[in-house]
Amino acid sequence: MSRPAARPDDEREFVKEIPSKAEHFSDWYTAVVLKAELADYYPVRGCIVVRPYGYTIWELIQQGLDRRFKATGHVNAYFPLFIPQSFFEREKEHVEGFAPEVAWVTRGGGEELSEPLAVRPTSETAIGHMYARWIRSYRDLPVLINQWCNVVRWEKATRPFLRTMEFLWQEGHTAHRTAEEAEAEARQMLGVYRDFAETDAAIPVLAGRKPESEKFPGAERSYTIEALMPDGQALQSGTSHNLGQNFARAFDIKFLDSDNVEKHAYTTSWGVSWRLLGGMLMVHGDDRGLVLPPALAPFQVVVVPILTGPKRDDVLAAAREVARRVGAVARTRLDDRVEVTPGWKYNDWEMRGVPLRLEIGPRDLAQQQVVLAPRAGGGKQGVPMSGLEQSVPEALAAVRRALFDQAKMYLDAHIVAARSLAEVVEAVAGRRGFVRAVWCGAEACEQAIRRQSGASPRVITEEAADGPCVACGAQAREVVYFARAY
RNA sequence: CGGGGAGUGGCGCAGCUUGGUAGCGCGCAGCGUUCGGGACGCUGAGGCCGAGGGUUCAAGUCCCUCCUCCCCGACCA
Repeated sequence: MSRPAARPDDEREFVKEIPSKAEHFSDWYTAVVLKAELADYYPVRGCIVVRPYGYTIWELIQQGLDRRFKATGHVNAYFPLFIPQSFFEREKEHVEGFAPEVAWVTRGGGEELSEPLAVRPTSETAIGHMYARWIRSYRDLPVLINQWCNVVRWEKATRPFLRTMEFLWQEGHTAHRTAEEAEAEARQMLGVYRDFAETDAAIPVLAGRKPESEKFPGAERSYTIEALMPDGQALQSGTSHNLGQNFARAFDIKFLDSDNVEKHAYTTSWGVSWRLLGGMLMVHGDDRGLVLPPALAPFQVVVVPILTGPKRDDVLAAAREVARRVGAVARTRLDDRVEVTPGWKYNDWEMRGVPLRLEIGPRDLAQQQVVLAPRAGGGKQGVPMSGLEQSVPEALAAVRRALFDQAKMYLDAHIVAARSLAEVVEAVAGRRGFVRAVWCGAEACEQAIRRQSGASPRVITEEAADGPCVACGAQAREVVYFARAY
């Protein structure tokens, strides 16, 4: 990415406002979230207020995902925030997995409740209960429902978007006639997540199956997309679970099949939270602030008129006209404020991550051009005013491509192959990213690697395994990627 | 949850050791000059010093409790 000729004074001032991403990553993250007005703190631990600019990004994430959910046959519904304790305890692994982080309501209206209500940490149980009422026949299947909602998990350490006590997400819950259908659904949604992450968010991911120990509590198989953050840690960015018949048995989700035999349904669940937003900030941002992929940028284009000289009014009129025309092909904002200078606006919009800036001044007006300044992937260039309907979308596409390519190069460069346990330990210690290994998949081997390296197995891909297990030396069955994780 | 750090106008900080009228920079408001990478001048507004208790003639400053945030670790689909 090219940066304009910088003057030392400005650089120093800038660094004062936003810490270096490379040197103070955590501080950098917090600073950009606050300064770009994505979110703010609230006096309850672990809770954030999502401000309009941040919420608009979330809405764009919602739209991108929702469009894909609808295209794959899903519909939206809404289930309640409160879950009776008794529901919650029906699935053994589920209750054990979530017990430590569930918030309970025990009083209401001034009286002790006869049965405590869980504030949902996820809704498999509530939805399972309802599916049992709704499903009678194989003709009722599949049920393909998604809900957009909030959930609460009593986390010990929190960070804006990445781990908050209350967070927004979507959770899809489906019920199927056969195991094969459920498995296909879980895999399909993993594919949807991958497509969204890589296309709209421009984040390359490793996609695959979760090892046993990392499965969702109560799931038969869990799938995940894992992204690599600049500090070398993995971020689980979306998960999809094949729940088999576990929840159907726990909640009596049964149907009469065409052979007149009553059977338990097969269910799935899958979710993406606003954590993905946090991941996107970390992956693409730089020392100047945010860099938003065009698909998820509240403003894809900002038009900055240079209001000076005798042609001032003409420049403003031209800028308005450009903003109007570009507004037809991209989300566009005209920044015609007179109280701040153009340079201030450049820095401000760069900090907020706007992918493309158009500058129009008296010189441009004379040449019937605008200066096009992409936030990433190239330097400023003048383009003819007449062709903006083509050049702007092209420039936005180039920004997306540059962001993805840059992140992909980083990901590829930070996958270290390890052929022994010692190499796994060494690679993890270097915080270089993912450590690729082959293993036999045995629990003992996994635990050994975990203990000695401090890293967890993030994802098992479908690559063919070759050679001996890094832990025990037996014939390896799978390719697994280890990393420290968020 | 353990270790460490912090909370003082909107933001960033000083003041606390040694108690005695709350300061600086930026920002903000008005006016004027400016405007192609964070402009400048003049004038001005704005703070029960995170909360509660205690010591004292007197607390931003000393003591106790609590809350929130940050960093490292542990924990965590």
